[in-house]
Amino acid sequence: MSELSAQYNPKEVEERRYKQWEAAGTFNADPDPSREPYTIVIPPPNVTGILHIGHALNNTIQDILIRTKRMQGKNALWVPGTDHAGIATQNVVEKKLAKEGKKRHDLGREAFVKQVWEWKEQYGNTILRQLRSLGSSCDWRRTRFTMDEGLSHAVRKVFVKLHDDGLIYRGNYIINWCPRCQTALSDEEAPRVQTQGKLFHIRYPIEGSDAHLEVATTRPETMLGDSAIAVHPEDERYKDLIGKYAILPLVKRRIPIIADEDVDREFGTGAVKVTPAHDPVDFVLGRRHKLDFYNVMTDDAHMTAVPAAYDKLDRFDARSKLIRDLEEQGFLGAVDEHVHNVGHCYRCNTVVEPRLSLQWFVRMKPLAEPAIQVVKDGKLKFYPDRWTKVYLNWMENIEDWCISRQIWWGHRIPAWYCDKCLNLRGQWADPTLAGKPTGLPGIIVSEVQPSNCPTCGSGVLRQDEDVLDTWFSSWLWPFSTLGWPAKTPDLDYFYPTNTLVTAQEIIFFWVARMVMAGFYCMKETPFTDVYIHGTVRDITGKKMSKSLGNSIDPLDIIEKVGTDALRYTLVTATAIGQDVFLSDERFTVGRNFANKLWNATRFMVSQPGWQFVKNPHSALNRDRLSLADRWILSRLNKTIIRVTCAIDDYQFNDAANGIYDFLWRDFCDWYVEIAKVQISQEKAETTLRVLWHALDTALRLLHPIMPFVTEELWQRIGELAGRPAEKQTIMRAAWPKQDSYDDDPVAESEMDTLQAIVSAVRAMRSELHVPADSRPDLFLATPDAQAATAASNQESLLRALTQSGKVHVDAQRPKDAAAAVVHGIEVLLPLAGLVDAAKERVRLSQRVDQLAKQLAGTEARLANNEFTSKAPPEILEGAKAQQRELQDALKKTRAYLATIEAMAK
RNA sequence: GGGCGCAUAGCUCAGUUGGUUAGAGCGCUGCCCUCACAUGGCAGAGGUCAGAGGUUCAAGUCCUCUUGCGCCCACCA
Repeated sequence: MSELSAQYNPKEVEERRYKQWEAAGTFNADPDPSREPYTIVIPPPNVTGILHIGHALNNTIQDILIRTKRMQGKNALWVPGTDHAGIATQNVVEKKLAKEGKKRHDLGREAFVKQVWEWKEQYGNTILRQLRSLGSSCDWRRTRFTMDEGLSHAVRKVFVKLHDDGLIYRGNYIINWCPRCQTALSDEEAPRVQTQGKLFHIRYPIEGSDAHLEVATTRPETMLGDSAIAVHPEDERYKDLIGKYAILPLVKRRIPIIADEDVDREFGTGAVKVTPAHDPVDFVLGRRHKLDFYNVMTDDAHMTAVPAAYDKLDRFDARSKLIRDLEEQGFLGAVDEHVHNVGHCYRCNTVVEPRLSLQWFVRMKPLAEPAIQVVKDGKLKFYPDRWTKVYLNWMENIEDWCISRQIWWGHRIPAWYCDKCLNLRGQWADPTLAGKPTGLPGIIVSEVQPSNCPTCGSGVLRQDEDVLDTWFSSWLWPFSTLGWPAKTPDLDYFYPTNTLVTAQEIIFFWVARMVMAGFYCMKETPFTDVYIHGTVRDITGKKMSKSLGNSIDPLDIIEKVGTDALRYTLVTATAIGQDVFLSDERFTVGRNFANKLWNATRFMVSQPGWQFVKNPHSALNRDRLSLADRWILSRLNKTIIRVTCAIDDYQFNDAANGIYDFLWRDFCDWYVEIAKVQISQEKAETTLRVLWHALDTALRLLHPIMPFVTEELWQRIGELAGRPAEKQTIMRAAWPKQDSYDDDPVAESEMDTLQAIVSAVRAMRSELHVPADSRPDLFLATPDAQAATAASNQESLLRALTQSGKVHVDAQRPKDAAAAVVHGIEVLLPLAGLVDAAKERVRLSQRVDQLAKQLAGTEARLANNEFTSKAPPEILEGAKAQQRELQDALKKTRAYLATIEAMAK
């Protein structure tokens, strides 16, 4: 084993180990009634995706859970896959076409979709490869894609079921329209962004008078589609005008002045222009007051059906020109700066246009009911809990979901039209049709293509041109990936899944909708726990994103420091639900940790004498254990508990810290150093056993967080133990169990004293500049016989750890010595020739001051009757013990100070 | 307009139910290349826990308010 290099090389190990795992089928899980399942479905990354730091965090957490549960004996399944990401993917391919000077319409639908599939085959697996380099232990045999035949079938099935249940309808509504993507968007897909705009005041002349009515608008271009002006019915300023008509400037259309209670008297002028085809509020007004609907924009947001001067102008050019014209003609009033929230396309960031169009919707209220109840019943829990409120708030105020998209890449809506029958029904464009259920003659909704119109028998049917919102397939993911709608053994065994790990951004898009679909299709929650991790931000607090150029590329980090280091650092940075702030440098902590482990193992395996140790993994002979042996086992036991509980509670940072503290502080800093001494003292066999056991256990505890280095090292030490080859993967090793037999408070307390003595001596040597190569004798004095015995038992250890000559316990005290008092034990280093008395005097007097101050504090508390009468006994006892100890330490330290001062005279 | 989160060492952050002297990493200072590791070891400096009030024997931790940052939701055109 001496061939191990002094520095860990993660790259070689990680690539090799991952291949071995995957080839051996270690990630795979199949139904097994004898074992309990544990299931996670991956939030499917977009096929267009490349691994970013958010994926890295998200998937590291999932992998930690899966690996832990797998080691704990659960049948752990992690289902991977990708999302077809309708708009995003279409945009990518359209951009590619644009470089060739082509548009999708040049190709036609079929050829275009074919191109997208080709693109998907070529690039769509990039993200999955990258997830592998992250160490993700997914069952790759089960990789699914939202447009797989199986999942597409699930989509059609749900659509038809919703339709048959009266939960899907088609109608004319104002929806969010992205003029660039040229498609409808759901409300969630058009987030509002605070924008600095202008509020334009425009004067509308009143018919038959010289007066005018002033309205305020942020989108003056829509005035070309105005069909009324609305005021509040009780607004004194305008009461007389209600029922009269205004003349729409520039267009010269005669529009009524109407009264409606929804008008806010406080805002603007208190009079509002009504544009039913271009604003959701106005749309409602328009229907309520039976106004005309003027659609004045094309689908790419150019003006249409307007006076020639504005025809074909882009909406923003039209705005500028309108303002100029209004001003010239005296219709423009004040122009105020105005901050408002404007919807933007979540795919291309274009300002969305509220647009009246014919779309498909899902009625959400009925679906939301069980999804609300399950959370209120505590059967579905959010971690951290605060997201419960966010979820419920959205769920309880849910709006219908616009699911049709005017793009080509996606699941085509399984609805067919018989134009013959439809023509009898009139035009869909009639806004009064809005909200009417489908199921009208001439509309056939079906899982499979119908051959004839059931009403008239016509064989001429055309399928709806639109595709479904991407999330219409994602919301089925927890069961569609397991085979639904077929009743598969997988579905029966692995559903419902256990934990969903995701980011807050998609609680509404995805999490909430999955719960609804879970109940609708499976009558059961799709998962019981939702862990919401934080958003990864840079050190200035900005969200990391490619467009901001502030992102840390996880692949870059893997290249530089390795996957384990990346994972370790990500996890330590993520306190439950807190946002994660990262800088490049932080990853060196993870790298150093892996390297530390590597070297601790290197030390261990390089010890001679393993040939005498049979079965190091067999039970330890406890009679032979030294103080340090018992101590490290006790510490290990505590660490097992801490790490296990932390992972159970989704406190991954605490799990990481717990194992780090054990391995670095307890194991490397103390136990390994002590082991060197013990080995030299013919206690080699027991020491090697304890070393082996502690490291073996700790590696297993660390494995979910740092899978590669732990596998590598675990196998190395496994060779020492002659571990059977078939057990040679830590992935399937048993998760460490706590053993109360290892709890040893006596050893922990004695070790604590020993450590305090060692640190005190080192501190004295350091502060008093005792030369490194000198080995003065060490004197320990204590009135406590037990402590004295304990100290003498550790004589050789103390000598080695403190670089002392001889160690004298309760022997004659040296006349002139540097002194410290720890746990009631006087720790003395003779001054003769070594120590500068003046320095020691300063040091001691500082120490006296410090002790006196602490004592004063403790005594003040004890002098307080309220404290002594009300504090619980253990706290009171603690304070008293502290008082005694401080008094003792102070007395002894003062005595030495006096000695030194006497010497100085 | 509602709701949420954050504010602790120079920096980035832990601190789970209130309880002895508030921790870690990085950075900084001093000493050490000691035969696992300088990606390391030992020792050390550094904090009125954002501010004000309150509850309590006891508050970083609970309550109220204030300030500053960040986020989410909502049809003020």
